[in-house]
Amino acid sequence: MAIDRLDGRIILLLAREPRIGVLEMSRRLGVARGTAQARLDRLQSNGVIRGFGPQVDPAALGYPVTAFATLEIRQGQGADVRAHLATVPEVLELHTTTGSGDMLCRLVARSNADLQRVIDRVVGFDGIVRAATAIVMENPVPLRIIPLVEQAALLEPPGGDPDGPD
Amino acid sequence: MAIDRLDGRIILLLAREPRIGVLEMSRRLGVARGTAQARLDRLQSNGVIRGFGPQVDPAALGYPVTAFATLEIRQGQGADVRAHLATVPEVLELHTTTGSGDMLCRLVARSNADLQRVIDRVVGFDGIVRAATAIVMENPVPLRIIPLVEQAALLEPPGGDPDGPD
DNA sequence: CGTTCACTGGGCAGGATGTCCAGTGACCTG
DNA sequence: CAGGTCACTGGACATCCTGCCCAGTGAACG
Repeated sequence: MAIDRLDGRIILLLAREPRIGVLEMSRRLGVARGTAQARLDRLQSNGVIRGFGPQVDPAALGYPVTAFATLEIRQGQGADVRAHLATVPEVLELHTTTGSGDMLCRLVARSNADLQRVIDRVVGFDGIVRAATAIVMENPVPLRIIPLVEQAALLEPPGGDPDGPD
Repeated sequence: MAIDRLDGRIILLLAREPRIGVLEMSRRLGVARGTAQARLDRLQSNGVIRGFGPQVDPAALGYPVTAFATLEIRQGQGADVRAHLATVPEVLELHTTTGSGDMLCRLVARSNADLQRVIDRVVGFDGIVRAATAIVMENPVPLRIIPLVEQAALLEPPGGDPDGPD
């Protein structure tokens, strides 16, 4: 479950050069190919690395506007609302949060005007009592995981690999 | 900029089987290898596909708690706050939103107790006037892009490739 | 009509992958 | 302390993919 330094270096390497092969990876890490292979397999079956899906930029698809909507849900309507939101392509993400009947969802739209349409579609559903929307203006810290990985790799294990990071 | 059906199918294929090669891809798509190669290159230099970084699960790293914090920032302190938050590994994402001096950030922590530590570290900074935190309980719709890609691929172009999706 | 562009289909050398294997050292356990 | 387990090494092999090149075709456009 916990990752050691070698695992951490593998993840960092993959984050920097995702298309790298196992052989090249083993060379950079200074370990045998089989080791790199095994570690990578383990990281994936562990669920630490969920996959290598393409990271698609909504803006490049024509959806440059991002917003977060806080939704207040009528008691007992949660499941219906979830199902409804799942059908809206512009809903990229949905969380239920503390605060009874509260949800938070990430939306994208083609423009500010289009955002109105998306919001109408999102909140135009019976179980939703109230909605508050915040439009994203800047994204100073894009979704990242590297710092966490580094911390986890240093925190958890005793050793794992002797020499410093590549 | 806009993507056509072939582009859409490429992205869907990559999302389903990220480790697929260009050759196999061209076979599935029913096009020549050079075509698949060229399309993929274009998607990447377009910025539609930003990369293929490993998708790391914070929970599997030992950070199973996710929360969203809304921060109110003192006027003129924005840059300082951004810089401060960027140094906190548990801050996975940061947005500035509408509402003067408002920010929204995504946090992770090792436990609810640990979340307190993280929040303290996050808000323990001068420019932050107020903070409201919502802990994530469920994630009915994990971050996704496929539905948007499908919509974009069908919306934008006339044609792009004759036969239906694989 | 000529040019440009995207796509096809083919070929080639170099390199990577998947898959074995035997040997070694660390660690745990009876 | 002996035996077993486990992770890692270093090497081997056939197969497959990659990057790169090329000639030819068909459609769109000026």
